Amino acid sequence: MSEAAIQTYTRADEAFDCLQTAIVKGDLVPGEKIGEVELCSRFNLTRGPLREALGRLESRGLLVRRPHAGVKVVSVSAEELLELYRIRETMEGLAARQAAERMTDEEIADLQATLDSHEQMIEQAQGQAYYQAEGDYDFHHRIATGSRNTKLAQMLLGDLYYMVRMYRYRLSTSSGRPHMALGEHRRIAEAIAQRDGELAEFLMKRHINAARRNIEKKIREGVLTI
Amino acid sequence: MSEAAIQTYTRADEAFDCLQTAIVKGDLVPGEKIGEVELCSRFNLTRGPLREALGRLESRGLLVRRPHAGVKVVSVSAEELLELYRIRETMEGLAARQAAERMTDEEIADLQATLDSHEQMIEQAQGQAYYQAEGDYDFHHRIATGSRNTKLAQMLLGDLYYMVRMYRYRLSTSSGRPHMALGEHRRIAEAIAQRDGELAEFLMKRHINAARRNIEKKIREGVLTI
DNA sequence: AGGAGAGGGATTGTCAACAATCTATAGACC
DNA sequence: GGTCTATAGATTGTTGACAATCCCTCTCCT
Repeated sequence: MSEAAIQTYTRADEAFDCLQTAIVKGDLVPGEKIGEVELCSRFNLTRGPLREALGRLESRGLLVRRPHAGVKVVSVSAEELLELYRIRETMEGLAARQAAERMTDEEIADLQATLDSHEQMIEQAQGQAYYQAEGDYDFHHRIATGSRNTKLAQMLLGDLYYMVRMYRYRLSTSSGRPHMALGEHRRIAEAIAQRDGELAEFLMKRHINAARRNIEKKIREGVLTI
Repeated sequence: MSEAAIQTYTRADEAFDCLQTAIVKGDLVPGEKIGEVELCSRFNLTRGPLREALGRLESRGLLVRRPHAGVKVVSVSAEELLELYRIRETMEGLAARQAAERMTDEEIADLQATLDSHEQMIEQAQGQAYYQAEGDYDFHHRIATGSRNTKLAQMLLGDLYYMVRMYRYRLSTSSGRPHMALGEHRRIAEAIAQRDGELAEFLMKRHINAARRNIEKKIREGVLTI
C-alpha cells in the first residue's frame, strides 16, 4: 500500500512492458531491423499504442528509430557496458549514502531480512542464477528507493538497471561471485544500519567497482563476447 | 559534420520540442491539468504525434499522466531541486574525469575558447542572464559530450539539464555568481587540459556543490520561492 | 444540511484507413 | 562491367472517427 496501484493498465503500458522485457531478455536481437506490423502481430497489439511505447523506449535509449526507416534494438559494445558500471558506481554510491541517512528502521530491517533469504538461496541449491538475476537487483532496488531521492531512483530503476540486465542476459548468466557479493551486500547494509553514510557510499562504490572489474576480466579472457 | 543532421523532422519530434521548451520556460504551469485537445490547438498538432511526445516526456519525468485523467506538468519541490544538484555533483564529476582522459586537444581548445567568449559577455554588459542561461549549459554540455560516455551524456543532456533549466526559469533568472562560476570553470578546463582527471573531478564536484549551496542559501533567505 | 450514488458530458484510449517517405530492384547509360 | 537513376513496393507517419473511462453535477436519502 506504499503506492496506489495502477488504476487502468492501458494497451500502451502493455506494449511498453512486453517490448522492454523482450529487449532485456534478448528475444529482440540488437541491431536487427524490426517492423512495426511484425511487432503488432507478435504481441497482439495495434500500431497506435505500439508507437507510443516505441517512443518511450527510444527516450530511454533501449532502441533507436530512424524516421521512415524502422526501429532496431540498440546494439551495445563491451566498452559501453563497462561505462554503465562506472555510472552505477557514482550514482549508487550516492544512493547508499542517502539511504543511510534516510531509510526507516523498518526498511533497514527488511533489507537485512532480504539478505538472509539470499543467503539461504545460495546455500541451498547453487541458486547463483536466481541470486544474481533477481536477488542482486532486489538489494540495489531497495537502496535506490531508500535514498528518498526521486530522480535518482527514477534514473537507476527506470534506465540503468534495464540496460545492465539486458547485457547480463546476453553474457553468461551470472557474474559468478555470489558469495563474495553477498558479503559485500552485508557490509553495506551494516553501514546503513549504523547510519554511516560515508562508509556506505565507499563500500557501495567498491562493490560495483569489483563487479565491473570482474566483467572486464572475463571479457579479456574471452569468456564473455558481446 | 560530426553527426548526420536529422533526416526528416516528424510531427512527433516537433511536438516533443514544443512541449519540452514550453515546460522548461514555464508556459505550462506545473500541477495544472492540461487537455490533449487544448495542446493540439495550441501547437497546431494532431493527437497522434502529440500522444507520442507525451509518452516520451512522461518517460523523462517532465510530466505525469494518469490514464483517462489527463496530463499535468510535474510539480516540484525545493528539496527535489537540491537533490538534482546532488545527482549532478556525482555524475558531472565523473564526466569531468573522463573528459580529462578522453577529450581531444581540439575539443579542449574549443572549451577554453568558449570560456573566453563567456568572459567577454560578462565584462561587456552585465550579461549575467545570458551567461547563466546559456553559457553555463554550454560549458557543462561540452564536458558531458567530451566524456565519450554515451549513456552518461544521454542522462545529463537528456534528463537532468532540462529539469534543472525548468527550475532555473522559475527561480530568479541567474544564480548571481557569474564571476565566481567562470573562475571555477576556468580551473576545471585547466585541469582537463593537463589531463588531470582526478583534479577535474574534484573541482567539478566542488563547483556544483557551491552552486547548490548558493541556491540553498537563497531559499532559506526567502529570496527563492518555489 | 451533508453525504452517497447515479447519470450525463467531456476527455482519453484505441482503431483502421490515408498519405508521405525510404529502400530495393531493375534498367539504362557511360 | 560498373554505376547512376528511376520506379515500384513496402513501411512508417499522420489523420480523423469510434469506444471506453473518468469527473462533475444533480438528485435523493438519511
